[in-house]
Amino acid sequence: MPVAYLDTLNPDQRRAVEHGVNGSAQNPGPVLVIAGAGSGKTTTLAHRVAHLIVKGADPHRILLLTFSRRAASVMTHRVERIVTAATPMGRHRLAWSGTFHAIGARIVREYAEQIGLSPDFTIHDREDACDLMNLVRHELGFSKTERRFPTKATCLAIYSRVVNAQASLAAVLAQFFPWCAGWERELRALYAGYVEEKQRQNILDYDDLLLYWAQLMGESALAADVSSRFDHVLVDEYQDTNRLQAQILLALKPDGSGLTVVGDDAQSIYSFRAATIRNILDFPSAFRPPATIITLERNYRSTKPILAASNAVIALATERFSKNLWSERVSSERPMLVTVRDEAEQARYVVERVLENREAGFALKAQAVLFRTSHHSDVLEIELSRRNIPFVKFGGLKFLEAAHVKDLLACLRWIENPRDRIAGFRTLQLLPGVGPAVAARWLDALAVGDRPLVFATLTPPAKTAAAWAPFVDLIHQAAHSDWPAELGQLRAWYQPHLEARYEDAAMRAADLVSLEQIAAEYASRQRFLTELTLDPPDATSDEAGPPRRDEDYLVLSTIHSAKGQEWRTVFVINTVDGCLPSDLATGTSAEIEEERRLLYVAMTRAKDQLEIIVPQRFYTHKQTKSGDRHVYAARTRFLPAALLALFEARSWPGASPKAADGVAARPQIRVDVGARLRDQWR
DNA sequence: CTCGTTTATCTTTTT
DNA sequence: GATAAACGAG
Repeated sequence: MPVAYLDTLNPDQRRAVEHGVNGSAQNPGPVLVIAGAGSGKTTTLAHRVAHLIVKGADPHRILLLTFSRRAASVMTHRVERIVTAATPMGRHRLAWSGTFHAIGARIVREYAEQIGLSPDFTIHDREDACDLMNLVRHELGFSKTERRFPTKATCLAIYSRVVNAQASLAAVLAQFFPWCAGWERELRALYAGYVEEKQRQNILDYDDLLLYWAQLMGESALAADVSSRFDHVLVDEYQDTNRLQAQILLALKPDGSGLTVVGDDAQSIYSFRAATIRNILDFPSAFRPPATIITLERNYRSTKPILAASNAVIALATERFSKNLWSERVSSERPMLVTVRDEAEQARYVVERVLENREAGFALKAQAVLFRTSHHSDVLEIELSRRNIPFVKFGGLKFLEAAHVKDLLACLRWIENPRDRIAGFRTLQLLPGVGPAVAARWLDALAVGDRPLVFATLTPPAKTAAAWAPFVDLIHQAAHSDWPAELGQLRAWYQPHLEARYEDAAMRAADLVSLEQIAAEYASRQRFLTELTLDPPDATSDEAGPPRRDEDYLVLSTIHSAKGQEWRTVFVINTVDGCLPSDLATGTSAEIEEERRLLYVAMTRAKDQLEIIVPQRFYTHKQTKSGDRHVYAARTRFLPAALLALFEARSWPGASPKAADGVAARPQIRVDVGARLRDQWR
């Protein structure tokens, strides 16, 4: 009996989908799918999951691990659509689909008691983890050392890498943080204190979600129990997983049966999070017999000229799985290499082109502007606002990082988990007249006694008196209120404090209203806090507010956040040395290679039009309005002269026309723009 | 001890 | 140019 949904696939995709599933017999060995950019990776994975279900697999016994929450929901919906079309009778909702971290949170909570955790633990995001690290750093006296001790953020970064890469502290220091190598002993003490403190406070950080899961899988009885719940385990974006994640995966399916991993080594861009392409390279040989490898090379997304340029960029990489994408999408349009005078011209150029495209019938949503770091779009954002062009920005500052949102969430977390000292510390200091010292004293008292009883014994300072009673009422009531009514009470209580603390209280209050709307979608406070920490909403509403779903808007995104997406037209801005590669990432050749892959990822997002923009000069900030201090930038080193034939050169008014071919027109010097931009503050 | 002011520091990417 | 440590007034 022919199965119609398989007919839409090409032969390679079909092999990947049908691997190990013949008739109703399902005992597939491990399979690695190397899926090039635009090769229908999502389609293939979704079809494989759907095919398994259609052929009798239980959707509650399938584990689908994705890189982001968004990818998980896209995948879930597609699987459902395919299955429903094929077998209209039943509903086939995937029960276990999400990121490693989200699934980890679920499993660890479920098995909490067996591994000595209380199941109502709260989860710290990176900033909370930083705060706690800072606290321990102070307690151990490391904030007052003669030579300056690494900052809290550095301390956390080192810790995180040690955990995620499963490497020794010494090795991590030597390889990635050589300037901190002299502090090994102190750091070890710091981390010991940090871990102890987390446990005392019933807190898990991001890394713990993986670490505890891995530990759980290290106990054979528990591991067997967890593993037995899943017949099939599928992992997306495997090139961006780290050693700890690979360890969990192998513990779930030691013999590889039912295991599918999908990825593309050429798109590995998360090594700063300890991701290693060794995972994908070593995957086949981890099993006896080795895993089957299926490569998807046909690209459905981009036109031939765009693909030719992208392939040329990645061909210069020093090491890679060789794989050549091909496309049948003919086009006479080569990608554009546009030279503009400076960032302001770049913004004007992009706006102009975006509007031209819209006139020609491309929706704004079909176009995207991509960049290496979040602030690269600053100038463009101003120009877009000025011209009234709606846009949404992905990446960069998150909703949860805004102080007022953190205030409210800290209250909630403290109610949820009274032992969470970071949450309590922040909450108490919302009261006027309460600073770090009083807050710390009270938290010490609260740590040893029953909360309501201790509250009764506390004597607030004179300045706090007026605010005290409502606060105590709030804390007591909230614990017994229904969700999400509780958040409403909390917001009402917070309102006067918000007005006292911030000039722009009205705008911030609007954020909190939307927070409450989001909260209404969740069944409980615990679910809300967990999901929000693991999947923060993208934008703050401080610009025109997030456009409504039916509205048209231009997409601005960091290249990292653009992963897995595609647009008809893609503009890559600030494609100069110092921006891409980022001057912060030119330390080792491995870092430079990753920057090269970033450009490759950006370019391969484009379907029909690709424009690479190179501003020639960068003005330094902090000078008089008529000032003309600027530095020259060179086209990114990833587009050497030999590749220029693959592009159509263009210069926008103001750029010297000769400079269009870059190197030839200008002196052969390479300027470290980033370093200069930093120097201006010295 | 809090809270406003001054001074120093470091700027990536994200679950 | 934003933010955290350091400082100083009340």
